[in-house]
Amino acid sequence: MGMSRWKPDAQTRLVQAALELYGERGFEQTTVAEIAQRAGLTERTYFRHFADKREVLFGGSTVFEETLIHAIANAPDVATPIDAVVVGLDAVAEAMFPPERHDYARRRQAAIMANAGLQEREQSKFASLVAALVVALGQRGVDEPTARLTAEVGVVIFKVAFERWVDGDQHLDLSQLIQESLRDVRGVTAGEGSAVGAAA
Amino acid sequence: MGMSRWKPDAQTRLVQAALELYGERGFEQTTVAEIAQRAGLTERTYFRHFADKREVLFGGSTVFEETLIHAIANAPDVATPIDAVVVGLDAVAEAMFPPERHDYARRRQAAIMANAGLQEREQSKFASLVAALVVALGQRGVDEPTARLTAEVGVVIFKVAFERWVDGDQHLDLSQLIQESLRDVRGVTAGEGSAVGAAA
DNA sequence: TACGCGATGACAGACGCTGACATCACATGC
DNA sequence: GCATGTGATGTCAGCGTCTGTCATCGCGTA
Repeated sequence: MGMSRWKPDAQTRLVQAALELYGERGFEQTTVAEIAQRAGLTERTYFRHFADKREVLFGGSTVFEETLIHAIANAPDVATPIDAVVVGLDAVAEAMFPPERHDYARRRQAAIMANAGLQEREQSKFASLVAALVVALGQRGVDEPTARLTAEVGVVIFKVAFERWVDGDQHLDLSQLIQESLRDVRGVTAGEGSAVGAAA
Repeated sequence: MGMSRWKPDAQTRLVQAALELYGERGFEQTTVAEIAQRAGLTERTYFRHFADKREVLFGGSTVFEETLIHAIANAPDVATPIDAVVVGLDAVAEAMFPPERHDYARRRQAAIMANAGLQEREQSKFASLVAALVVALGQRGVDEPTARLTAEVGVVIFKVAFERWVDGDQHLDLSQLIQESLRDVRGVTAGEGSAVGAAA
């Protein structure tokens, strides 16, 4: 029977409350105290779960990173660096961004796109991802300069694919969009003196 | 004698003071009030010159952007998108990062690398650069997806080259490092139908 | 001489974030 | 059972960031 002293899933409630309020009034017009109150908690407790006002929208980033790194470590030895990264991105797409999550992702992205500070944090997460990718590639024996550039390109591929996924219909498959994004990047950098290829 | 009511170059003094203090005590251990005081001003006046505590280290970003966009608009019509971007980056390198500035760049970069919040802002500036590049490439007739990816890759090229320039000896030429970085990126994405494909 | 402008100062206040200490259901060991 | 410890939360005080508002006053201009 024992109603526990506190309702469970405080963290989840905070995320939910924040997403609602950011959607209703916008990020800047929302105070942390309000988020906490809607979640049935106090401001102080909010800061025990999240480092700052922005971080509440980026809780999944560590799972993202771990999934990616793990998949890259297990990629076939014969895979080129960029292909290994894409394998990892596919694993993330499957594990974290199934069709059911499309709507949540849309609301979250809408909040981020409406505020410069949140975009800043998102950029920061991508940069952290690059750093993790460099380590993962290094463990595959990839030399540092190649690892760095492969990591950066890999993140670009994901950014573009994710953007298309969020903006598009929910039936689109993120893994497939990642493949398309990879092809596009190859097209961009292919030319020795490549003839532009203005076509879409 | 016309001692003006205020000393000139308030903005420059604020940047100088901030760079000194961030170097001496670190970013977080420095208050805006202290920066303003060292510059002979008040905290309120600091915020009239810079939007927030971080922005004092990123004043050059608009000049950077304008120089880049202008050079791209004037690049030869036959240049591929990525080559046009590199032409722009060379223009920036020449205009904003001559050898004399190497030491300033080093101190600034040291401050940024020592604080997550400042790195966040730097990432944000690069993202803004991507957006500007997309517009500039669009005006050259480049289609959107290609423009986006070219812009992202172009920024990666600059990031890597700039990093090498800052970390290296001052006699290194940034333009030259940009060319090397471009070659490296082409190497990374070169693979055509490279095997693997283990992906789902 | 009067007037407006522009850069700055002074002050109050909201909000983000942190440290320190108190509370109390629950688990654990005796 | 009973004492004790633990973990998540609440409460309170306080610093620092950032903004709105009004006052100051040298300078250019009519």
